[in-house]
Amino acid sequence: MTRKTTRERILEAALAEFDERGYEATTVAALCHRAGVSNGSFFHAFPSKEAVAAALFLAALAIYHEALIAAVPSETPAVKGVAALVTAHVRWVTRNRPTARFMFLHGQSADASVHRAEQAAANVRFRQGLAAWYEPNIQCGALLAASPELLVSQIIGPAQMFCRAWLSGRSSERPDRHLPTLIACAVRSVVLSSAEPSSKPVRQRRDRVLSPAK
Amino acid sequence: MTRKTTRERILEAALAEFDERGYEATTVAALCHRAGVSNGSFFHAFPSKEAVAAALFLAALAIYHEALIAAVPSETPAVKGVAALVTAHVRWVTRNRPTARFMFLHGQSADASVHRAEQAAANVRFRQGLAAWYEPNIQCGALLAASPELLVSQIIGPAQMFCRAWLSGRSSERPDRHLPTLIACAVRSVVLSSAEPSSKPVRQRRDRVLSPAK
DNA sequence: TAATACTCTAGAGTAATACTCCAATCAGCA
DNA sequence: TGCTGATTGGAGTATTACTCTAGAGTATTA
Repeated sequence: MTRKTTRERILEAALAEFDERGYEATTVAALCHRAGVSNGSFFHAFPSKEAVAAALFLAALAIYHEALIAAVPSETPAVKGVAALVTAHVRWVTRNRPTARFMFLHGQSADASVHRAEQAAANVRFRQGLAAWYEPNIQCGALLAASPELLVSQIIGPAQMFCRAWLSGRSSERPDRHLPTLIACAVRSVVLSSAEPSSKPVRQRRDRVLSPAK
Repeated sequence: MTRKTTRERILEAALAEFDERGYEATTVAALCHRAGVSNGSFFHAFPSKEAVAAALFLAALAIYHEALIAAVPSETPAVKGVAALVTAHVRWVTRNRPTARFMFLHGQSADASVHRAEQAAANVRFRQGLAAWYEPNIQCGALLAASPELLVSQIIGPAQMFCRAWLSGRSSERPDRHLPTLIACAVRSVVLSSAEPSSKPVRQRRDRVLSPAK
């Protein structure tokens, strides 16, 4: 009967309930019922309802980050990398709709102190994971020399915004339909070389563009 | 003493409390106390705590939309328009931090049925307001021919994502510092013409481009 | 001015619900 | 078997969004 651990069953139930009714509207009682777990067990496994949301959020974030990092191995050229990142984002969102909904729509609001530290750590790991790809490309002049924050925003910002509209139900246009456009725009936005079929690493000095080579 | 109406005082107090503690964490009692209003008055002015959030959200959205629409009068050329939109977004966010925080971070989560209809209407108005600018530019080939949703995502998506990081406290980099980069990227992303110094707005008639002239 | 109709204010009361507490049960181990 | 710590169950508590009813303005008509 108990194939999965209590924590897992609660997390599973929580994802479904949060997705259907929203965080606030779901009661702990409903969570317990759906997970087939008693009140006592619930509060033994998690200190609070919010902690469930936080755990769910961090787990989702980790998987999402991993998917993006995996899309750009360190040797990937600029154009291919940008395309891969945009594709990975859109793919992940469309294939994990409930999780993405929770993460991008409800996730931000339920940010207690628990979250913060771990989320910050996750973000650092994420940027470090991407650094192996973008740093060489920035240094050879193929990619826009901007701070990691800004670079990531430029690459997946539009896809992110478009996906958000779809996730929230505001728009019914599936993001993956527009993947080619999203990729083309992202490439134009941050890939610099005027003509770079097979990116030849050009020695270039970074000029006065912030980010003092962290 | 009571210069402002009860509703206004409640909305004001709500913005501050939501910004400091978050939607859930703020109690109606705290709201009443801060607004100097009794419980009875509160529920006379609003049917529920959520309705306060919804009203706040819609008001903020209207002001934000207006700021963006005002940035691009119908004759504005493509490059200038894109720059103006990005600038308007960043300006509005940095100058209305609490409101922006609520709107972009907490706003989505508290979406009941009330919201939905009005928000959809607001979005339609927004797109129509922008149409006067982008339609001519698309037709004369200066702007990427994408759906309004996609176009808007491309233009302010990166700025949006970057601002979100700042609003949530994840990043401490002020978005307005990076305005030039944000603008340059957005322009490269959606402005097509190979060389268009001072775009001549070409007389054109709207044909089959949605929006049946409401 | 007086009566009336209506809106707004007030705060005690109610129902729902996140969370607590402790006794009962189970799993592993001597 | 008996012991120990982890897990479970569910009744109990405190908080809180919301209701209800009565009273205080306020404008309108006679």
